[in-house]
Amino acid sequence: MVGGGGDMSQGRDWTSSISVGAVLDQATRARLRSLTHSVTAPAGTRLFGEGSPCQDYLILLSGLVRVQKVSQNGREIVLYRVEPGETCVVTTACLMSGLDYDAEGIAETDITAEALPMSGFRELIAGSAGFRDFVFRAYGLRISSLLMLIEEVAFGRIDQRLAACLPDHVEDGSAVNATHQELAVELGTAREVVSRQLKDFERRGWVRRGRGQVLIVQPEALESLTKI
Amino acid sequence: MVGGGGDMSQGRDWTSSISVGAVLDQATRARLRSLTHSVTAPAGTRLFGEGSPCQDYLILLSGLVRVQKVSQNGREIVLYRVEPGETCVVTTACLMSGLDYDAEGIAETDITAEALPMSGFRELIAGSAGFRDFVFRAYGLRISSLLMLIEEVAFGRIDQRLAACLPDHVEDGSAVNATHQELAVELGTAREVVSRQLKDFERRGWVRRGRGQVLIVQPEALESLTKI
DNA sequence: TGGCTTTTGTGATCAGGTCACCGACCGCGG
DNA sequence: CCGCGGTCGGTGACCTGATCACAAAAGCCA
Repeated sequence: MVGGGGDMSQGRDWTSSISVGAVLDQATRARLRSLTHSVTAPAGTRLFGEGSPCQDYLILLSGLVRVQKVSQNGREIVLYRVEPGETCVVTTACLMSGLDYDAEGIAETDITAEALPMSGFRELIAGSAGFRDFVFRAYGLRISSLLMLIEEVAFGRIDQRLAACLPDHVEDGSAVNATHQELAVELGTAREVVSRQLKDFERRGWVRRGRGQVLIVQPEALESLTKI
Repeated sequence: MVGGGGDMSQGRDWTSSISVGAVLDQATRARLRSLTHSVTAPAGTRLFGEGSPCQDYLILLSGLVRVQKVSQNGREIVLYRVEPGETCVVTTACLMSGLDYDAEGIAETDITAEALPMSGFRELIAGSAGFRDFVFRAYGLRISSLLMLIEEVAFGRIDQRLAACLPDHVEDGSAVNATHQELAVELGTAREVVSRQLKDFERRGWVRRGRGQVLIVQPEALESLTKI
């Protein structure tokens, strides 16, 4: 990866590498760069959560952030993931509404991000139509994904949800490197349920199981299960 | 399906009656009035849903709108309600994200609202800090409520959820005028489940049941159930 | 190798959702 | 007043999924 153009005094121009930059004019991009400061964190870092709200509007440049909720009785569910070019809508939403909902955000990989303080956020929203579009589009996408999650949790079958989830976590070719517990958190269910479903999948020849790993043998079988 | 009338040269100033007006200066309020047109609909009207998306930013002035999702297998769940002074965030979110998620919106009472076309919405967002605050606050509150719904559906016990739901639907003193089916939709569960839970509540002396009605006898018992 | 932790397996039991069907209640026309 | 059709609620049987308790494997490291 080679950075190009822009403000070289601060390293490469990050606004050129992600979607928010594409919709902004040069002046706004420069202003955005001057208002933000870069943030990095190693994999595993807990970025926010449990009464330590994030005070900035974060734009993720590289890496992956998992946002999840832990219930009183210890069960967990992944709410969504933030990918490069995206923002963590929920934290800013909570900031702006006054309520604070404590989900926790965890860096799944090493990450780099740009942090835009609330004051700068307000300035750009006021001054740039492109930035407004970016922000509203982000809100819209996130709300859509949360609604789909509600539908899945309320009405979905666990075997179909697991079958749909596995291909999303393939790492090289056909291997899913995750423990049953981690897959359970992904779906908001219990570890035993995942173990039993996977055993059933193996019995049907759809997957093979190893410690901390699931090999997908018949991806088309998993896919067809989700279409019943 | 929906009646409405154009300019607001006569009638009282609706922007003075709800929270959005309170944060806007006089010029913006005037502009808002000139950009919107009023809309009315009788109770029971299906305002949007199933591939008939609402194209405007709707601000509800009076009445109550229920937004719900119907699953393939016929079960339903109430996502949220829009109260006077609020807006239906989801429809606009979907408009702006390009995705369309078909929830349906139903007027639970006769309603009056003001419809602001997308072009006017963009103009006000660009020009008014107060309007921006109103919009972002609305987003934030709705996202918070959706997150809480996810948590409830994923981890909540049905008896606790029903006990918490009943007091929210009291009409005069202690009567909840709703069928078991309606209560089931409220929680995203099945009618039989509600029937059995209510029977159990009655056995404990917490409620009495009648056709299409539940009388709350010991509200404090219901409330304490939610705190276990 | 032996102990330790982490991961997975499994039976028992409970909560909740699905299905089938029936009976009670309501409004309404005769 | 009766009967009739439609809505609403009750209930047993059965299935899925969650919880609990505990055991067996698999890796880790001294």
